[in-house]
Amino acid sequence: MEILAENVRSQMRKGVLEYCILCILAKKEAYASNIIDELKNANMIVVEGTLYPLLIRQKNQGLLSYRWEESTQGPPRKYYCITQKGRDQLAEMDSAWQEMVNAIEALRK
Amino acid sequence: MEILAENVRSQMRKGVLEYCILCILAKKEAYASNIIDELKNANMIVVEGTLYPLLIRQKNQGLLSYRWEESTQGPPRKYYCITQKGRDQLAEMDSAWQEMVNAIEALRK
DNA sequence: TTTCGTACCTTGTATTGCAAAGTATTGAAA
DNA sequence: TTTCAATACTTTGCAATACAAGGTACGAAA
Repeated sequence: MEILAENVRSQMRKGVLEYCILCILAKKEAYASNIIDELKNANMIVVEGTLYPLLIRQKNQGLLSYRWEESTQGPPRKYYCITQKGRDQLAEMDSAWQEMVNAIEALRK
Repeated sequence: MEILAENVRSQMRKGVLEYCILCILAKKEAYASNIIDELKNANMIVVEGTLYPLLIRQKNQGLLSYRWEESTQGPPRKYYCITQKGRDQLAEMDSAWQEMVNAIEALRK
């Protein structure tokens, strides 16, 4: 992938990543590496330096909570799960996303 | 619309506005007010201070060109139109956008 | 001349995603 | 025991974005 094209994708991702994280955690709790893998599967690659501050931000907003869990291998993991407030926000984002998809479709036709 | 919801939408727009502008100019040339009106119709509100720097940036990248046209009322208008390079970029963005729509759909199901 | 409406442009700010580097814990190899 | 690699979490500095707010320029009407 050329640099230009990658930049286009990177810019488009802005603001959508929060939505993606809530989508993932709405299905089941997960820790950072799980989330990165899920995003990778969906071709929405992010790196740790992007994800961690985002998780912290969403936790501070009350959208997520977390618990520590020991790992059989390596240090303990911070498992995040979505709160009720997070689910409310997710519903809001569903609607915002759908609106944007419709808007683009209207412009593109 | 509450402030929070508006902020969600604003963040999601990041990186998509360039795409919208190319979509609009791919159909016909237009000057800033035309473009703002079209975006407003699609519920993708932007203000002048957002649009002008964006048009200038895209022009400097060779994606757009413009010509001056006298107006019967008020100062002359800068009519922008898309270049071949702009159409190439638009195709790139179509693909990037579709990828993102698919990615979200995969995460959301 | 002054005022109003239209159009274009610039500056400063908050927020975002990212690269890069750092800290900490664990278990296994030397 | 000590060292090392793997895993996980965190922080810092940077470039890019959208926006609010203000400024400049032109022409027509009062």
